[in-house]
Amino acid sequence: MRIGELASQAGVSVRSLRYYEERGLLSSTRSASGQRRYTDDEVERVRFIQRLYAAGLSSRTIAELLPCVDSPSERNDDEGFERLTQERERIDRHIEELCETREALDRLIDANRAHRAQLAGGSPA
Amino acid sequence: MRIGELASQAGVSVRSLRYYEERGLLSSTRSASGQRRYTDDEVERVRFIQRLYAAGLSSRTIAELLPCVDSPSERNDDEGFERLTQERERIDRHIEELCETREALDRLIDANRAHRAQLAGGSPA
DNA sequence: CTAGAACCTGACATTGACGTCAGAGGCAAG
DNA sequence: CTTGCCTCTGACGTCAATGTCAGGTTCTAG
Repeated sequence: MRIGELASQAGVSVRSLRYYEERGLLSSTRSASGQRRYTDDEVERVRFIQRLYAAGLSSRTIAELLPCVDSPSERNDDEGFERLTQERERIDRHIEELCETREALDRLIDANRAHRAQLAGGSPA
Repeated sequence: MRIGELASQAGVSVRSLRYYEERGLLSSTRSASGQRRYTDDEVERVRFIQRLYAAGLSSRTIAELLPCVDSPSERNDDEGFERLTQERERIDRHIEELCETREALDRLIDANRAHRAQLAGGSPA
């Protein structure tokens, strides 16, 4: 499949795919004329990359742990494995923090709702 | 308290505090000579702003919902309240996604650990 | 009074993941 | 063979939060 097809299937821009390749996150074979060709598997790979971006990882970090994804057995890639566990912990802490923030917002929402209800009740219609 | 003091208490840079003021997230009184003065309350406010930044809100969005924080009763600020609930939902979805990503990483970690254990067992010492 | 720290404004620099444009070539349909 | 869409490389633009620097004022300690 060509780059436009992969882009639409994975839901990213063509620009992003070229950027991923530049950053070493994605590889492609080239046709005789130099156009990138991808296998169906790459769709999932791109979605996974997107997922990692959404979790706050940088392209550099993603590049470091992808070998661990591609060949968990090849050689025991200590660097990648370290990164993998580090990022797992980071995400864990981030979730914790987000939950606290969500609670703070919930309290604010409740407080505001109470005041609004009061106003509505105080001067109806 | 002056800006340097607030910065160190809240754990942010002086530059950031000036930026927050510029963006309407923080206000200050000025001394006769024009230096910013803050009350103790501002420490908590700055920490809360940081929390919102960490949750992925932009300064613009934060500015839109802060009125709702400052005066939940004043006038029923529909704009701010809307923003508040929107961001609450966004954070909720983000947490969901992060949890899924964490699970994906856990599976990867397990797979890698298994392979590493195998290697260790297969050729010991 | 004076040195040095802290403050002021204003402006330019940075970083990352892209968007966008230019100029050129590739490919399927008519 | 042409039309039109897709692709290529390379380069510059963007945006947001913040770093950093310059040139000047203010405050504090001795």
